[in-house]
Amino acid sequence: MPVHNTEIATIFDHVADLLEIREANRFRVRAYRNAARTVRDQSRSVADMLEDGEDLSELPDIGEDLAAKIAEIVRTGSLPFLDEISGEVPEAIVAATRIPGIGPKRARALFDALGLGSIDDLRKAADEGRIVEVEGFGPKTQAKIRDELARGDFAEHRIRLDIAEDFAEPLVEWIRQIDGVKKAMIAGSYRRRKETVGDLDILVAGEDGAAIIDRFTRYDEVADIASKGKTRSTVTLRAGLQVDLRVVPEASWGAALHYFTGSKAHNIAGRRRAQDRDLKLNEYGVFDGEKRIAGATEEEVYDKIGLPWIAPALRENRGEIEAAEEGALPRLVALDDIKGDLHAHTTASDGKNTLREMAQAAQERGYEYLAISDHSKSQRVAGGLSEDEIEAQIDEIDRLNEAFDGFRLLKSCEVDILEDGALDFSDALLGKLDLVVASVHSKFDLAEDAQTDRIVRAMDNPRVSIIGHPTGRLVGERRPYAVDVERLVVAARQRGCWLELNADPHRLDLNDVNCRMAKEHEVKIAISTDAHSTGGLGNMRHGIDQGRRGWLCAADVLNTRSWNAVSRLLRRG
DNA sequence: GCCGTTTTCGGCCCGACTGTTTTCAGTCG
Repeated sequence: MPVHNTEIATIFDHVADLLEIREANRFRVRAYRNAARTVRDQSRSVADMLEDGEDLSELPDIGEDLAAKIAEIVRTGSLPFLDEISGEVPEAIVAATRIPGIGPKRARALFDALGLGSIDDLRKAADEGRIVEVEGFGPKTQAKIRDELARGDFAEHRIRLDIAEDFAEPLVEWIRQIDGVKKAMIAGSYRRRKETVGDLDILVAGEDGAAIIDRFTRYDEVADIASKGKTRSTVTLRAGLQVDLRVVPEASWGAALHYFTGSKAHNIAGRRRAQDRDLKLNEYGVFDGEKRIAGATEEEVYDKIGLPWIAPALRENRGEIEAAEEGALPRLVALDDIKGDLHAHTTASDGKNTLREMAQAAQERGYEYLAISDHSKSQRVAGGLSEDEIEAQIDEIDRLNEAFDGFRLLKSCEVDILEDGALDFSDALLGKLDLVVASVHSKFDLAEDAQTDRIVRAMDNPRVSIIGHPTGRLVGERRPYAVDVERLVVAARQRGCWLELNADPHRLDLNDVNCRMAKEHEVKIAISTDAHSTGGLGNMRHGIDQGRRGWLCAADVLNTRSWNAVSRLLRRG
């Protein structure tokens, strides 16, 4: 059973949690967290890297010790060191640190002082008013613990970016109207266009922070005010979304935007660079001693630490700083580069609009082409088409195309990959299409080898152009089916087949890390909306956001090309 | 536990806010 990067990272994070509670050296704790991050962010499986004889200690933040521990995990599936220390710290203390405002020190203090053994014990202690008896704890903390435990679920919940937009955009517009607000912008993972956000980080330029924050906390949808100071405030909206507001003087706008956009790892790397240059970087600017030498714009902040401006989508400390240093930052793909959409449905299967309506909507977007890829016959619940119905659709597309000027509908289908890797339509029919998208819609529970073999077998069919939503995951709802994405990428490269980045914000499949892996293997990506309505074509921007996070340039994306160029790339041996 | 053209020890990002305290530790981002 291959050990996945995420399993190794989870073990290291767990070690860090436990060490922190045991009050181990905080830099040692950080080392485990950094290592977890490094492993999680690798586009390749570190188990495979080990097998290939690579030296893991060459990875950032992985030294001799942690490389050996990774090898141990890969070999045995577990880490004895974790078992050793987990025996000494009750899991309940780790769980208690997830209560906002309770960290490792205070959780440990509570459990020790009151002799607690479980979260239930903690709940009882809070209900019975025993928390206040512990030194350093008062009535507010006790009430907070009671409230949080009563609500039950204090696991981190992130919401999809497109949903966050519905709350964020009206809120930031409203903030811009507040007296004294000169600029307002949403930073954080929202600005980095991560597929989900845990909270909203809003930055404001203005002088009278206290007044602005006071007004902010009286926004209509604010349900709870967690903190409220002169420069920052944290509230929770009725919808459960946490919002952090930060107010800075205009002269610090760029430095604050940089700081508040993150990621944390990118910021830390930037501050180290500042230190190396005997400068200090914080949210107010870049400082040489007491003197601020930059801060108004992000460009000048980066310039003072010896770097060109870096696009927010790349700020994850996944090599963007090194790339910037070498002048090798990618010119990321943009929405304007897109010339067409290679995956869409109509009323013929489970779409909401007709061929003609979809074609018109695509033309209004300025596209040169739109591929109609309705479902195949096995997809009964999604109104999959029979071979005869596809034949009829081919004729109708031919007729419609005669009337178009500078635009064409492409004959396609989203053919099901059956359990054994065979396709749901005959080769003869598939041969009549301009392109074929092949997707998995059933048997998600196959073992990894079987699932991967299945998809590779589908790629063996030279009529298959693109694998649709290659991992089947639904953001926040359904984990990817067990599949070795690297094997898919390599197989696609060998066969001249390409992979989809499904732009539907529920899917965003491939994810950012996998997109980057595909790019590194020179496998082109089709950013496709899988639109089931004319409005669905508008999801292209979400795919672009995700592709940018995966370092994709226009050249890495199939549908930044005219149809002639795309069709040449789709032609297989 | 990691890291290094100030290397094999002594550093390790920086600041705001809260609750509990009387000057600050803990937590958070």
